[in-house]
Formats: sequence, C-alpha cells, structure tokens
Amino acid sequence: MKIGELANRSGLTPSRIRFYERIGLLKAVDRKANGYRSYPAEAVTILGLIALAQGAGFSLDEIRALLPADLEHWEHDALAGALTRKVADIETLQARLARSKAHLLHVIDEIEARPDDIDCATNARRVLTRLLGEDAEMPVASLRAKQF
Amino acid sequence: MKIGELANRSGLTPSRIRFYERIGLLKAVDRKANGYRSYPAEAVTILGLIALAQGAGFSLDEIRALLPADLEHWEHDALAGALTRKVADIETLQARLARSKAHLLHVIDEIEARPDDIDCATNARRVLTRLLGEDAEMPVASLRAKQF
DNA sequence: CCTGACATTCAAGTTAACTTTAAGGTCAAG
DNA sequence: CTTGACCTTAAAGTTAACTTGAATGTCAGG
Repeated sequence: MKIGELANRSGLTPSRIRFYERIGLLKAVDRKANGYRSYPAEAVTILGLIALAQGAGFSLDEIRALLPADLEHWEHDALAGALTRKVADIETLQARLARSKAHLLHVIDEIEARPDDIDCATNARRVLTRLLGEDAEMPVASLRAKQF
Repeated sequence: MKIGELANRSGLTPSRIRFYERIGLLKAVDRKANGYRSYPAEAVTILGLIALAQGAGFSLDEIRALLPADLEHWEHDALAGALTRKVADIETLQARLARSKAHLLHVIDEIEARPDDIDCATNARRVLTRLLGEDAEMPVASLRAKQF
C-alpha cells in the first residue's frame, strides 16, 4: 500500500503520516524500487490507534512511549497505568471546567440582575469589585500543557 | 506606578505586560521623563480582569474585543453574549470529556478483564478489534483551537 | 563613583502538531 | 510524448501566548 492509499484508509494526510515517521512515532517502512513507501495492512490499525489515543488526550510523546513495536505485545502495566492516569487528568479538567462554568454563570447573573435603580457605571463597579475579590483560578488554558 | 510594581500587584510578569501592550490588548500608557511606563492604579484591575477572563477560557483576541476602553462602559450585550457562548463552549467540552473518560474506562475494563483462558496476544487482538470498530471521536486536543 | 536593581527596545526562541512550499522523480493513460 | 496524479526530500511556516536574550539606559544607596 502506498502512502496515499494509507492516508485515505486511515483518514490522516500523507504529510501527517510522514511527519509521524520523522519524529519516530512510526518506524520507517520498506520502500519500493522507486523510493515510494510501502505499507503493510497493519499500518491502518496503527494509525487508527494513534488517532484514537490522541482523541483521548494523549500527546504524541505519550503515545510513542506506549505503542509497542509489535501490536500484540503491549506493555500491559505501563498501558493500564497510563490509561488510569489519563482518566485522572480528565477528572481534574472536568472539575476545573465545572468551576469555570459556575463562575461564568455567576457573572452572567450579576450583570443581568442589575437592580433597576442603579446605573450601568455603578453596576459595572459593583460587578468588578465582586469579581476581582473572589477566587482567582488557574487558567483553563494552562491545561494545554497536559494535552487538553 | 512603574511596571515592576504593577507586575507584583497583578501577579503577571513585566514581559507579559509589555507583550499585552504590544499586541494592543492594553493601550499604551504615559511615560515618565526617563521613558519608563507609568501606570494608573486602574491598571491592576484591568490586568486582573484579563487574567480572570483567560481563566474562564477566553483567548486574548476575545478579551481584546470585549474589554472596553473605559472600565465602566461595558458593551453589555456583546459581553453577555460572549459569556453565554463561552458557557456553551464549556458544555461542549464537558460532554466531550465525559465521552473520552467513558471510553478510557471501557478500554481499561477490556484489558483488565481478560478471560483467564486466552493469552495476551489473543486478548490484544480482541481489544484492538473492538476499539477500532467503535466510535472514532474528534480529538479532545482539537479544542485548543477554541482556547481550551 | 560604582554597583545592582530596575527600566527600555527589538529580535528571536519556545511548544505541539502539523502544513506548506519548493524543487524535483515516477508512472499510467491518452 | 505529454499531461496529471502521485511520490520524494528538506526547510520553513503556522498558531497562541509568552519568554528569553542582547544591548543599553536610569537611578538610589553606600
């Protein structure tokens, strides 16, 4: 199978597949006489797995550390541990998101529920004072460091 | 107030504050005779708001579009709309995370609950087959495009 | 007067995960 | 024999949000 067909079957682009090879996530495959890469059918499965793991929040580095050379020879304990830790990561993120959401809803409430008898500027001051006095959270965005 | 003091009070670094000015998130402030930036007390509030918004998942671009020149003159409707949309974004992410988590737990189950009478390789094939046959999700990581 | 803690600017580096571009081979079909 | 769809490589570009580095200026204290 040439790289274009593999790309079609796996849903990844050729450039992405070559990139994975370059960074050592995929081992270099055989070449035909003309230099074209020639993939075994198994490659579709491997790429599918990579995409799946990415979808679950694993970074390419993490995936590289877990993907066995032989698809039937997983490092059971490392894999189970990584999966469990990833679940914990997700739970952390869920908790953080819940707090962000609650916070946002609270702010929406504050700005919508302005008493009729005070003007916008006064209300703005009131909202601002409350907002900055409350909890200062860690940025949700900082989670990108952990692949979310 | 010089930039160092503002940095201390706001918890941001001086380089970050200069960066915000460079990209137009903060308007340029007055300079002392020696060229040093001189900030009004209000700047602490503004930086606090920026950090707060970032914590809630807003990108700097979004924040720039929402932050009024005058802190007491918010564009009420734009702000309320943006907050509401951000809550919706968070809900989308929550749903996605829930699915990822369920998926991971399912995989952990599959690899742990291997029947005693089949070997690792066979189990690996069984797990792989199920895994790749199921749903292929969008990567959680793709949410970074929306600031999470 | 010197030292050290500040301040300034501009350019370049960082991270992840790719894509894009450029310049060029290969090959089946018409 | 030429077109067009593929394939190859290496290098550079992308995005967000900063940081780091280099070269230099300012200023209060001892």
